[in-house]
Amino acid sequence: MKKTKLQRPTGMHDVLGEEQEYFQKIHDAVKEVVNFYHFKKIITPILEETELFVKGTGAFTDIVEKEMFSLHTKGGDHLSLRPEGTPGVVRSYIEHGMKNLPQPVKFWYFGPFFRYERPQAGRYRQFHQAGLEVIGEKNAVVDVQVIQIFYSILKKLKFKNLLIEINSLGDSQCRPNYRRLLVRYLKSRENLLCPDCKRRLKENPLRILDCKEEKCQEVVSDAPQMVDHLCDECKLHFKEVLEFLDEVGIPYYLNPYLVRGLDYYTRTVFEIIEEGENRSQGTLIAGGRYDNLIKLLGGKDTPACGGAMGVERVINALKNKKISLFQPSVPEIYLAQLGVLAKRKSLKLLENFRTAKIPVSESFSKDSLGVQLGIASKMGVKYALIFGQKEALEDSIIIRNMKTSRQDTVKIANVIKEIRKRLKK
RNA sequence: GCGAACGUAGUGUAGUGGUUAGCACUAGAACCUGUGGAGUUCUCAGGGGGAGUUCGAAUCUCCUCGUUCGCCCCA
Repeated sequence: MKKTKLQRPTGMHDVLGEEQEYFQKIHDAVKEVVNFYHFKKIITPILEETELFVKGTGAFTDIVEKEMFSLHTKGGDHLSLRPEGTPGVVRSYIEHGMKNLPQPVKFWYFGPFFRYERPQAGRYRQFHQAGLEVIGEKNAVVDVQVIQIFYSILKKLKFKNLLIEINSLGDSQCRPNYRRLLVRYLKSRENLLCPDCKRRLKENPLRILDCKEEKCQEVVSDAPQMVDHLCDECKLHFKEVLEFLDEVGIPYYLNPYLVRGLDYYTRTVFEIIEEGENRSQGTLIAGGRYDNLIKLLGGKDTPACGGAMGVERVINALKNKKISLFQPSVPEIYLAQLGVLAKRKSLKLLENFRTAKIPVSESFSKDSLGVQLGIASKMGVKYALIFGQKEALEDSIIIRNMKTSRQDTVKIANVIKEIRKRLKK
């Protein structure tokens, strides 16, 4: 009787082979750009108190309401796998009294996140985000810098047609007013809305703004817009954001219907997508300002701004575009050994190559020279080193040019030098 | 949470209600223990799992699990 096969949990993936390369590439691109701007890397726990997300991300967001992996410990603590990064970073900021550091404090992170939802294109239960948080600065430059950094990262990854959508959601002053206004308007046309939006009208009226249904869009097109109802301060802030964006030459599209699903956003919200791509899967990066969150989580009233990149989404996009970020590194040297003595000495020799930073392949587990050369040939190396019983005794080694079949015997002490010389050509 | 399609070796696939379920590539083993992508031979699926229909199922039905895609929502 066969046992049920052990397999990975729904929506979770092993990162193997090519996928690894992409991960590495993205990580490196993020790291390089972000280092320039003096962001410090932060690693926060993957588990946090559930309450952190309930308060931070928002008790009424779908994420918290139905998408968290939660557990309680033997000691009775109620913990959840982090569904997003910002609350953890903010918690850390507060817990370590980072308000006493020079402000703003700038962090970046790269790691796994978890959301219990149905997997589909670009959505997994365990996924990775690369994120930025700038805490302690209210100036609009920061908003733009965050966008600029993400933009640069995607450029670095050779993305071409990027579209930045931006909007302002106002603050705790003006948003509630706007919301009332909007609800009043929508209520008057409720019967024109799709069933989903009828539900949203009660739960999350702002979301109706980005409904894809045609009839809803018609209703929305005459609806009051947030940008027209910002308070003076928010209006000024948003104006500055747009001015700065113009200044750095980043193309953007002011989308008055852009709303985000997390409760803590205030003022600036943005998304970076690939033009022409399906919107829902196409959001590569999203973020915004969250001026109320630090206080909400028990810190001082501190403005902050951040965003996060969906690593898997970026990878998918790269794959679709067939952007080649790396050429497979072809090993140039292969070490073939024959006989016990030679094999023993080969181990040491290989180390010499490693310290000399010359990549060398081998198959020490194979004993037949024919097989080894075959492998070498298959790998497409330029030179094979043939190290047999005779050579081991004489402290020499054969350098074989795989193309011309020319073989030179050199002293083993000189082999690295000889190889270097040949590789230069 | 809702909907659709799919699930045969490591990978990609073929096939019919019924004797040994094929093929390609890959991988491993053996032969040859000093010179080229090799060859030959061999090995690896009991058909995602479970139940049912049937004399008999991988092929039909149901359940379950999973994958993929869509809705919701989000990175």
